[in-house]
Amino acid sequence: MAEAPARRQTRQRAAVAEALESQGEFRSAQEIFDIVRGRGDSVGLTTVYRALQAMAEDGQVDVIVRGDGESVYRQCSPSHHHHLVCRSCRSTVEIDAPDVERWAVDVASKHGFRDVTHTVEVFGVCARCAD
Amino acid sequence: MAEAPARRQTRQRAAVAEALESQGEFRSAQEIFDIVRGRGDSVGLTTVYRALQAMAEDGQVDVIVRGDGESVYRQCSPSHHHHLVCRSCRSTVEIDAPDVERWAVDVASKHGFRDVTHTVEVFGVCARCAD
DNA sequence: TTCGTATTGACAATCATATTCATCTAGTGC
DNA sequence: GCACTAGATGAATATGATTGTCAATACGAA
Repeated sequence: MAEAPARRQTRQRAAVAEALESQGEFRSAQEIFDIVRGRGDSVGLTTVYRALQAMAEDGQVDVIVRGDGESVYRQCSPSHHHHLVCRSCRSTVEIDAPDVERWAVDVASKHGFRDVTHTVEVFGVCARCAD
Repeated sequence: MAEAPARRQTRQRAAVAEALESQGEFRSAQEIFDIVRGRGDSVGLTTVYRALQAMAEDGQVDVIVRGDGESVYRQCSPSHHHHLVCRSCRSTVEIDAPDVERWAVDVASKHGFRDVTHTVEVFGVCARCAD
């Protein structure tokens, strides 16, 4: 049904991808922009936004929309999973929840809903930050 | 530990509350503003934002941050629950998920996280919109 | 190498929400 | 009823993230 989007490989996209890889946690577009700039690469802010969106569409990175409306990105394993995120230091644990997946589909179809998606994020304070 | 925030009852807050009540589904601040205005009440947009935030803080309304970063509000039952929302018409079903609650706390504490909160929203297309 | 098209990036525009600040008013005490 | 004061209002302005514009550029197929 869909055709190949045909993404071209460019210096800028590579720089954004590297910046994401170097960070273990969720980062905002602005932060990625700063990281790329800090490495000496010259990439426009607009381009960073577009690259991140493209990567998110392609499933190469995960996105979380924070409570304040800012989107944050992170390089993740390709399989479907959710996140346990520290509110303080942002360290992130990928979590698997097959039961929750099943529950989401079940409860949705029970109410006649199709084409189901879901968002599940768990926030807390990690052991290190709790001290 | 916390003291009474001492919210005053005003014409404007009442208007916002009524507008929310009249709508069954999630509405944005702008939409609430338009509804209130449409009823002939004169309320500033800033006030609508502040009223909605206050009501959300007090637990009188539920908030969902949509993918595009816009916050939407809805009058809900006071107990903790989640939502099954139609992507097309926005009709909403409140859903209970004790298992998911438990899972969230479990998985978090297993990784040493404390003070756990979570977001769980399920989206789909309702039976009526699927036709 | 050539060419068509995707990509880039500086800048302006948009959009939701926050802040400011002068004015107003709900609720309290008299 | 009346004055008083902290919370509430709202018009205007600011902010901050994200998107749109469009001419210049560069990837990659031929």
